[in-house]
Amino acid sequence: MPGMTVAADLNAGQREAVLYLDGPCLVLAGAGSGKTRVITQKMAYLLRECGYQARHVVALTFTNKAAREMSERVRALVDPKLLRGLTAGTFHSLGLRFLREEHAHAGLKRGFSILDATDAQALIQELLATTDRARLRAVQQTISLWKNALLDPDAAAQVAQGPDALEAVRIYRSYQASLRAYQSLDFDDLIRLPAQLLAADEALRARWQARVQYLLIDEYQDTNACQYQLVRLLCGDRAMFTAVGDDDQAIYAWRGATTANLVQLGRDYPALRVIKLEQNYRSVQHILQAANQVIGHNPRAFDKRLWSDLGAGEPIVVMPMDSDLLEAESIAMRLSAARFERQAQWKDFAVLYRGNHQARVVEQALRTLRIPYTVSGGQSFFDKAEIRDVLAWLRLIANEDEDPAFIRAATTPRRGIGQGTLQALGVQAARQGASLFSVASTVTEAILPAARQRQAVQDFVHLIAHFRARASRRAGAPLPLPRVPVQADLLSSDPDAPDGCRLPASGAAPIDGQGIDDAARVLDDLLAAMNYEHHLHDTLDERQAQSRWGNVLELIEWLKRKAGEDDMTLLELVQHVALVTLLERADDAEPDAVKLSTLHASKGLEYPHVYLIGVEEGLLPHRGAEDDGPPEAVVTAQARRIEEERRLMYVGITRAQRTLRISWCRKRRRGREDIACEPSRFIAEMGLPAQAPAVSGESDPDRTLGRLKALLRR
DNA sequence: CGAAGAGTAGTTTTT
DNA sequence: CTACTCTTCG
Repeated sequence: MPGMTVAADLNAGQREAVLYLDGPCLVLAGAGSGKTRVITQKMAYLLRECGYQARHVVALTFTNKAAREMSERVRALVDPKLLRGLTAGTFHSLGLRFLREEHAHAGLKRGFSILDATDAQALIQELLATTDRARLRAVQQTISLWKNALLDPDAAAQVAQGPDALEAVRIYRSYQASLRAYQSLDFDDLIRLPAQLLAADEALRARWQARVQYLLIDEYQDTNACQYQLVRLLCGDRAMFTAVGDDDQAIYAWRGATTANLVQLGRDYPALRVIKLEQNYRSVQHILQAANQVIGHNPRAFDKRLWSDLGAGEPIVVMPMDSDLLEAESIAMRLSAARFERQAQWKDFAVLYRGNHQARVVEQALRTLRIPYTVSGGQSFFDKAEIRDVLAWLRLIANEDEDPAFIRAATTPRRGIGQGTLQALGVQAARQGASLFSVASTVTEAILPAARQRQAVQDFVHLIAHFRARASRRAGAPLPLPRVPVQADLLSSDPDAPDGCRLPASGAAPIDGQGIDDAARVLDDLLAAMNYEHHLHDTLDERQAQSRWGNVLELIEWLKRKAGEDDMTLLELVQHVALVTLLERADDAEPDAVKLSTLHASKGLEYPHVYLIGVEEGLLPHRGAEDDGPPEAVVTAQARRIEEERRLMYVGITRAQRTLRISWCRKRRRGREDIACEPSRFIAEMGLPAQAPAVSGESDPDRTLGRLKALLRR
């Protein structure tokens, strides 16, 4: 019986969190205390027993993967019929959905684009006219932080101090102007803009508040000012929401997130009910003890003490290593041995580290021993050059004003359009205040004297126009339907848009079915017209060309599947792709492989056996730049950074269910030379009893090396 | 215009 | 050590 299963096997705190519906609710859920369970059970409770319709329930997460997991778990609990129209997605995807429907309010055309971090960086680089990588990153980050703090360029100018900050303001201004000209948004805009529009427009707010009747927010400690505003505006005075978070796991301050939002929630909603979950169902006591010890060194707004009844477990092992190379080799061997000894599977093991680059050495060692592994948090599938090449074409088709896409698509593969041509087009575009594409489509002899260049440009424009016509037949062109209040809904994949902006039921049907086939055909023809496979074989050796072409085909297959599944148009698809990371496709096959992951990417996951590597001063905690920021703020800023690093350590420790091995290196190769390292202060903070001498010789470098070499010879 | 070569800089975490 | 950028040559 439905009524029996909800909350049946929950502990007291979890049950209270699920059943509490009298007002706003904050669940402080320690690591491994079942927070996802609370959220999914609460969704089930709302839908099955409280009469909430799915389209009125919105659940927000920070990653696509978390959103997917949430949907899956709810699907297992609730009759699919009751789930139609449910929103379970990231903040960014909700923002995108909002803007798709309300684009007119934002002064955007329907086919606006989204620039990912790489595109945005390229744009800023152009505006900054520098090759200084560090400066570039600094400016991009500064602008992003301003945006997330809801500061426009004028407001930023008020707070900016020093020449660097003033220059950043200048860049911010022209960056925004460029985005507007390209009819493009960056990631931050996807949240900032909806928040701004909702704050400014009462009717809009009322409409969305009627739509969002219950809001659930996961990882609440990672919200920034912007996201908090959005939450407040969506909830309104009714304040029906549940926020779940853990201030000890806040590791995104560098992205503008602030745990102050946890405290602020109590001030903004005095009726807030706070529920703590302190029983851990994940880890043995040795591990929890160490975690509690470490995090105890941080000042905390909410004191929690995790406990578990899973038994003491094995002690944590701390291993000094002579170098990062030996560390990797030792772990590879240790993994082989442990898998055998414990009769475990590869996927029961994870190697966690602070920075992506640390994965390289480990990968090498695992490959040598033929240990299967997967890396998460590294370069995204969508960051690969070949993928970006193809997507540039799609983006240009969706939004011809997006100059970055124009530049990339026009020049790859090579089709006679080079620097000179682009520059001439660019000069003219700047003069007219028009996009490159619009200049290109009306190109004259005055702009491009050489007939060959003109021809190349015209050919390209025709190609794009051809595909645009085909792709937008369903996407944008008026259908023979009665006008509907909000046109964007023709594009919506949500069959249960709120009343008032929904298609007449009779109107939605005709485009079904047909769309699948068309999107697929357009994609195939586009790929052929690009001549991309030929281009790959031309510029690369056979091996690389094969592998890249494989990636392209995978992308195309994925797009086709997506177009079919969600009945999306090509244009929607292209927008959607900008938000999807490699996490989304990691589920295709869950192979039996060791997991390599950054600490950040490991949040929310758990493994029976965890290796936490590179636990050294300078790496974890990572050495921060002591010389930036106003002097008087440095001391506190520095302390905050250490606290965040400590939470990162805490997150790492609490990923482990049964065993945890921590290692640090006496020296580490960095660039061209070795640098000496010391163990992280966090190791001492764990308060472990003196270590027994290491077993089976893996701390003895000579023996380790000898064994490895013996293995390699075979 | 584009491809091949030499030189140079780079390492935090991500939606 | 590698990946990318800038330069030079065809």
